[in-house]
Amino acid sequence: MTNKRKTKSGKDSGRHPTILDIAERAGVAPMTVSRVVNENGYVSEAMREKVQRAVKELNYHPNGLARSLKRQRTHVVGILLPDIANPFSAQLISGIQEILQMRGYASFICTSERSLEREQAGLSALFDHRVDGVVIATRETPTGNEWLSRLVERQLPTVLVGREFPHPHVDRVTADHRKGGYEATRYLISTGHKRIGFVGVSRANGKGLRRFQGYLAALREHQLPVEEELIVGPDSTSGPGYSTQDDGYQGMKRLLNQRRPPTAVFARNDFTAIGAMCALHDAGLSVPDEVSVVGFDNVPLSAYTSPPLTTVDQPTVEQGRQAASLLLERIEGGQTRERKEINLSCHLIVRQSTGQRKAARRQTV
Amino acid sequence: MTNKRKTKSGKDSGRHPTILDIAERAGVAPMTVSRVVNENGYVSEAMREKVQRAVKELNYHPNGLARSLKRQRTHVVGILLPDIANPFSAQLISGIQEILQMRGYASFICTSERSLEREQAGLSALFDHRVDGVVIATRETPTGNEWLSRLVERQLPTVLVGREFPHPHVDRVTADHRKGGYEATRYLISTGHKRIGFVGVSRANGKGLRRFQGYLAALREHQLPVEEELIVGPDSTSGPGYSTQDDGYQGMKRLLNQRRPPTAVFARNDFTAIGAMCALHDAGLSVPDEVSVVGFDNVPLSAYTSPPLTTVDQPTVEQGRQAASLLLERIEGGQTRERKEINLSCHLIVRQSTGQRKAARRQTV
DNA sequence: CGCCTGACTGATAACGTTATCACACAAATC
DNA sequence: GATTTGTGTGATAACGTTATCAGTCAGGCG
Repeated sequence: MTNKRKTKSGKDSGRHPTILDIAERAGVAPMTVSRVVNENGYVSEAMREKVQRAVKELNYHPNGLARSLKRQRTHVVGILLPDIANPFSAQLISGIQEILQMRGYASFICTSERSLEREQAGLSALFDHRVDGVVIATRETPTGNEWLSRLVERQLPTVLVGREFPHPHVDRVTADHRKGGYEATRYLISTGHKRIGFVGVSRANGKGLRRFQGYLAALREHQLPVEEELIVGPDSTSGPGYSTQDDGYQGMKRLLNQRRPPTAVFARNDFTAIGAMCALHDAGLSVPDEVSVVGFDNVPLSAYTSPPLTTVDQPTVEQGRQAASLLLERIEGGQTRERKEINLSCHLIVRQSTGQRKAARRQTV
Repeated sequence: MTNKRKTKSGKDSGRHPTILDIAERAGVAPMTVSRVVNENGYVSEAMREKVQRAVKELNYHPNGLARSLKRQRTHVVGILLPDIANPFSAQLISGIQEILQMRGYASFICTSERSLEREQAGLSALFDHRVDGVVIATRETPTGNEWLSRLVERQLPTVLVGREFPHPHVDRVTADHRKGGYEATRYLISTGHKRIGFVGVSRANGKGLRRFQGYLAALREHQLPVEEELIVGPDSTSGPGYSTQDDGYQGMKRLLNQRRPPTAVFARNDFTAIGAMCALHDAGLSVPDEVSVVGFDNVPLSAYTSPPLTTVDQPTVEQGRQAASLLLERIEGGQTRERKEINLSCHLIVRQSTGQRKAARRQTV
């Protein structure tokens, strides 16, 4: 009784106290403690107070592992992303967590870092820890899809972001990149450009890139030739990944070295666009007077480049919100529901990196 | 026997198979399955094969919850970050995961999104799920520290990044921001600048910002006055947060509106610097001819701005690696070890946003 | 008075693993 | 032949919860 900080057991600050420790200290049954902690079932006021005091005194935190094991629900959802450095990822997470938090779910984020191996390891970790569902936003790959099948077969609620996988139990949220790419390209055409380059796509993954398809469609529709030499991207092996400032810079350099460089370029994303603008700057060419540049994604920074970047806005946070909502529907409502697909629209934001095509620059170089 | 896909039990693709299902199908005891799955203890070749076949056939994945509960180890570490949009966060994660992955640990990332409430919720979630340890990289706050105390008292292995908390069981990794700030400022002084602004610090949190202290120290050391009006930052209430492009833009505007604007500015971070450059550009001022700008962090993008940004490099990935290593030492070696503090050095990267101070611009407005 | 209902409490048995002990058998050792 | 050693296998009891069932005790009702 003389020592206030230590209990008689003497291991006060040692291992975690369990529900039994609380029960003992409060002089009640473990079940009663459980009821108080979870606020369900009948508990008399007197008991409740005794228990709550003990909880405070021992600084008790319920063991989530045991709870989840027993309840067969973790109240955790997994988020699988290609990469965390990307503002896209950040905004998506933000949207997802906004919804999850309201509904009492935590999230477990894994990144594939562009490696299939790590993607699988991540997915496996999520699965092993029995998350209640997953949001997957990595790029599509054959092996990835195979893995996905197995998860889905296990009835794991799944929502995909920006990726296709037709299965009655898998929802999908995406933005209409194709239309966005189309609009951007059409805008360049409408301002007089006829030679429009695309920076940031490699031969290998152009097929799966919807914004690129939009670019192609716009050219075709306006009877402009698709010239292979105007399409430049990272040199193969960088995997199913993104495209960065550096790819933009290198790509633009290559375009400028050609006999007839383009008067406008559509960059795969804003970072690629920034790299391209940097290359133009280094080459002494003015944006937009001599070359117009369009990006994609409308990252926060794009409004602050010089000149501010014309780009395509993609409602990323909203995609996150929608994905989370759909996932919770599946988790709490069961897998019986019809598959849903949400396609949000992108829209062009015209800033100052694009302009009317001027008289061709002196071809005499 | 006619139906190949469904087992006789008929609930093949239903709930998760357990170790008992495998044991039954392979005709062995659960314990033997456990031994095969975990590759420990003696198991004969024949048994091993039977079990492995059953594992494949039923697509068995051990339940991580049960395993962690029993083993009293989750092999998961928590990472608490202020924000995910930041390249700093991304690089830190990358470094942490590089090490963790090698050692067979997964990670659980939480973000505080600059809200104390969410920071605590995140920490709580990590704690409840009994992560084996945490890396904390959020900004220091009094309430945060109080929470931290409780975790540490519970013997949770903890490593802090860039944040102070003197406790014998808590390691710390950081970069020498103060020195970095000092070097950057000294460099500006050495190129002839005498009125050097600081963008991105609010009166409230300047105290805790080491790079800012470095700035102050350099001024003092060179007998330059610290002028309050040259120090601008986000207007208070934005919390214990960062500073963004927008703060940089607004801050720079305010500096330019003064009677005697600075000839050089040191921005709290690269994004702030980019915002500041944008404001200068809008005002028709040339960087670096009329105003020099220095950033901090050396984010990948900083090499691609126009002009490329002079900045201070902070070895972020390495901080992640070190933090992870220290944490694993604590997790696997116990809490007895001496507290370690690792202080990595920053260094100035001179690009093209800074230059010799030119003759004062025409004072005649 | 007997019976029911509602408020409250506790014992018991899971959830899916694995540590530990116990046993069985063969080969090697004394 | 008895003991040890090494290899292989299984039964049992946890890990920390909570769902479920089985009470107990008032008080209200017929």
